[in-house]
This record gives sequence, structure tokens and C-alpha cells, in this order.
Amino acid sequence: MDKNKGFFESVYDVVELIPHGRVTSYGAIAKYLGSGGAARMVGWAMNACHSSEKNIPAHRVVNRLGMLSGKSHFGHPDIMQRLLENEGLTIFNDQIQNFEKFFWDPAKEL
DNA sequence: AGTCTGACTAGTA
DNA sequence: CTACTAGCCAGAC
Repeated sequence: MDKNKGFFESVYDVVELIPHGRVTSYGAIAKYLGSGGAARMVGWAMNACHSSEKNIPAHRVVNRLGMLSGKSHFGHPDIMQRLLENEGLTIFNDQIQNFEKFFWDPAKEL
């Protein structure tokens, strides 16, 4: 990875690579970045995604259960679910249905 | 330089 | 089943 880039930039870079209609988990990204179980860092980077000029599809990043844990950070809790549904995903009770089917692992796909 | 925090995860009770 | 604990690590104070 480019060490000139901060941890955030690295996370954004991976998140931007998530294919349309796919999702991944914080842990998967953390692992890909070599941070191991530092899934918190990924979520934290997302919390600061507003600092990036890029359009970060943070709605495609959820916890390992496919639950929309970060929906509250989108300005309004419904935005995240709405974006995911717009990409063909099904959300029920704040949880992605068939999550395994739509899961995208950067460590494997890249 | 030390302490606190967090959109997580895995393990234990 | 739910509740709680500990580990994780980079950035803000």
C-alpha cells in the first residue's frame, strides 16, 4: 500500500472498489489492509469519510452479519437502507438478506 | 507521550 | 437465547 496515504485513504480506496450491488464487512477490509482484526479502524475511517473529496459508498460496508450498523451516520437512518435497496439488495429489519450471496471479499476478489 | 475512543469481532458466562 | 469482556490499532486531545 502507499504509505503516503493515511489509513483512511487506504480504506476509501478499497471501499470504492466494491462492485455495484455488492457489500463487504469491516473485518474483511481490515484484513485486506493488513490490520487484522482492527475492524474498528475501518468503521472509524468511515466515520471520517466526509473528509474525503471522493464519493465513498459507505453503505456497501456493513458488519459481518450484514446488519446496517452505520446507518445512523448517513444523516438519516433510512438513507443507507434505501441506497442498498436501490442496488438490488433486500433489507429486512436493518439486515441484508442473502448477505453471503452479495458478500464481496477484497482479500479474495483482489 | 499518555489516554480515550470507536459505523467491529470473537469468545465466554 | 442475551450480556458482557477483551483484543484490535490509528487518530484526536
